Amino acid sequence: MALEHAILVSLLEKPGSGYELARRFDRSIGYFWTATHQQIYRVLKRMETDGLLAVREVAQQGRPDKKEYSVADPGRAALSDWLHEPIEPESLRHDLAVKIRGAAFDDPAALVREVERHRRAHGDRLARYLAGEQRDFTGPEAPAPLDAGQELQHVVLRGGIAYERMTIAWLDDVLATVHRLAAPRPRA
Amino acid sequence: MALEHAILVSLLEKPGSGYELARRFDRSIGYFWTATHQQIYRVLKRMETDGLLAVREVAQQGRPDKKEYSVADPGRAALSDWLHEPIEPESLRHDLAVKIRGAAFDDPAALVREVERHRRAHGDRLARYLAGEQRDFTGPEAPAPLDAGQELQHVVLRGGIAYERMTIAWLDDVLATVHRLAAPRPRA
DNA sequence: CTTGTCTATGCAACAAGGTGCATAGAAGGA
DNA sequence: TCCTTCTATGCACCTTGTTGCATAGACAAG
Repeated sequence: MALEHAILVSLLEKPGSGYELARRFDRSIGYFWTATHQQIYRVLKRMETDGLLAVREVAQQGRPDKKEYSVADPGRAALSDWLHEPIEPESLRHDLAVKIRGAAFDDPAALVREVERHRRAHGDRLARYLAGEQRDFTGPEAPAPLDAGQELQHVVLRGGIAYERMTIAWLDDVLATVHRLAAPRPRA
Repeated sequence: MALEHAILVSLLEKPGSGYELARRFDRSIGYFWTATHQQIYRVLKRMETDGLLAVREVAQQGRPDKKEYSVADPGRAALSDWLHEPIEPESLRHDLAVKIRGAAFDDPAALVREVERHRRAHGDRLARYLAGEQRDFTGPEAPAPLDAGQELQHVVLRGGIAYERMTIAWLDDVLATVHRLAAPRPRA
């Protein structure tokens, strides 16, 4: 279960509550992993029971109290074990590709609308990633010499940016292909 | 559940048994979706019970009999419904990215070994995809004018190729970054 | 004649993930 | 005062996916 390890890494970078983790999973961690708050709370509880995490009740003013989690020694050890064991290279799960091949048996116009929607969504994501890169790594506000942790975060973000650029180019290829298939014989 | 729809598309392209589907999921469908034979058999059974598929017992010589599945009218309708309803743009789940950020808290040498392993695996996949492209779409053995279904299969394969190329370039970026972090101060 | 491999199908148990719903403190606006 | 929004945590249920195991026909090698 890599969610556990993603949480360990995130809490090593900075301790925080389940709620805060959920927001990180909507932002930087979200470049390569997604999780809902229910999932996160459930796993946090189990990890605490297992002794991987330490909890601290934190009273706040102007908002409800929170539980701040941090990594305990057994958690660090568990992460280290995982980092040293090989994992399978991941495989894609791309619903849209199923739809594209399915369009051969159905209305291509519906596919075009869907692909255009996805293209916009990936364009938005790319813009968000680029803004985050400016803010945290390459802009004038960013820390001048990045430390090792920040360099590694940056290279992961560059991966997200490359993925979005590649996906956008591919979706353009898909649109061009579908149009090419529709156009050549308008009065066949 | 997109596995159901992936099976519908695959059976529309060509009827076949669970075993054959499992092999397709190791090949062309595997460009964008993976599934084990247990999953496939389970879903096939349910889809047949639901009336989406028709089965035909086929006796074979030299090997066990098989059940050949094909898409029934309600299956075609179910696929069409799904093709017309919007789906969420997918998000990545990349364990390796967790490891990369985790390397800030552990031995970078282990990360290098792992990244090199993944780089090789993606290189192998790219070679397989390119060979398949030659064989089915661009080579001299390929059908001269591709029909719409083949054009769509090709554009999906181009997506897989673009993904592997992007990933390989990114993994090189990761290796360069890790080496840069290790090199500058060998006697600090 | 036994062993191994390929084809072919399947069950049982478990792990992981997603959806819907519920609760509750604090702040701000209608 | 009521309603909404944001912060904050959590349960119950259901679907999906994975792992391990089991069976069995046909063939080839030893």
